[in-house]
Amino acid sequence: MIGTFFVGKRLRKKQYLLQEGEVCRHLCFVADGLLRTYNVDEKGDEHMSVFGWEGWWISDFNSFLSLEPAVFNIDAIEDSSLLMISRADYEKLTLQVPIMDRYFRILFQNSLVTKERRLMSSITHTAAQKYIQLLGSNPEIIARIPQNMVASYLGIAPETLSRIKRNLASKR
Amino acid sequence: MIGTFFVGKRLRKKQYLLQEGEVCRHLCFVADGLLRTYNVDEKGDEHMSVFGWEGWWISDFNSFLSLEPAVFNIDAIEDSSLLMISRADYEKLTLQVPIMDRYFRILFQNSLVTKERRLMSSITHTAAQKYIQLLGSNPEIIARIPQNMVASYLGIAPETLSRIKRNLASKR
DNA sequence: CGTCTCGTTGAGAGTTTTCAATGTAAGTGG
DNA sequence: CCACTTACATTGAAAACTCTCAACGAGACG
Repeated sequence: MIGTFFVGKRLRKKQYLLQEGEVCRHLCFVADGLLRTYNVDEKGDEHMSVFGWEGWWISDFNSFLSLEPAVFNIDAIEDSSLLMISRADYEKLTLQVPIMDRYFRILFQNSLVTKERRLMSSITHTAAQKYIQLLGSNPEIIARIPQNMVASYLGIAPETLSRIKRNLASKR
Repeated sequence: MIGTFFVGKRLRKKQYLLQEGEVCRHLCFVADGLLRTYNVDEKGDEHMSVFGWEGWWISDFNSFLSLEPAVFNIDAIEDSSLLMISRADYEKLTLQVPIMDRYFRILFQNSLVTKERRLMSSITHTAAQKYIQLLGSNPEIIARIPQNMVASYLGIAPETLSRIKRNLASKR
């Protein structure tokens, strides 16, 4: 059964699932809770890559697939529970159950479209436009995630995001 | 045979493969040449999304998959020849030949990692850092593609890219 | 109550864009 | 082949945007 490939894991808020430099051994399905994938630059600033909550998959895909050291950290923003599959079992699963190839093909297909959209927003828009677009396309992120992390996700300073919100509010 | 699902097409330089607003009917394998995927904002400025040359796949994936109107334009930077598969045949192919699901799963997996990297570069780095990173990770783009398009690909003004290059050259 | 984290605000510094002008190379038609 | 046009790259100066730094405020938690 498919279920036998997965093992459960619980994470407390702030607990690491993965730290930069380790090899990411698992692809994780978020059954409950909220996690973030991010990296840290030379100055110590964090840059959010992905948020994952109920129903999402989370991992450092490059590390998981290539077995190179991870460039990302993953930790829990809220208490979370996961279903994890190892790289070897991921191979087995997709080989033994061809429909899983299809499942992941479609999953990655859709992730690619989403990522593409975020990338285009990032290179095309001003800080305020990016925030407004996020508000439209992904309000759950703004509702659920601390503002300094949202700012980092948009690639802007937290102070800039604060000012953008003030300006939008005053325009009503 | 797999080959029966594909039809060939030739494109002259500057010729459109797809225009914004149309539904993208095909997923295209670039057999030869060079194409670009980009959109155009209200001011008329173009923003490069993807460059595709020999061995790459090109399409407006969202439109191709959802049958919604394309937000991207695709045209040829150099004379090109393509192998195209329709949406219906893409479905048939992946259903009849499970290894194609696997092929595309792995293709999208890798694209996702690449896109992720570009996105993180975009939100974490300055204009100069982005250029230097591109120089390291994708020199072919810089060698083969006009500079105003490279600038757009990096999300910076062409003038800024010109100045960055001057500064880098003077530091030798 | 004190501490810690996170968000807000202001002012100045730094980066990038915009606009306009100039330079340069390539392509076209006579 | 040359003159002309067009597209693209470079440069300068000013404007716009965003960041940085520092201070302050509010809420959570022990």
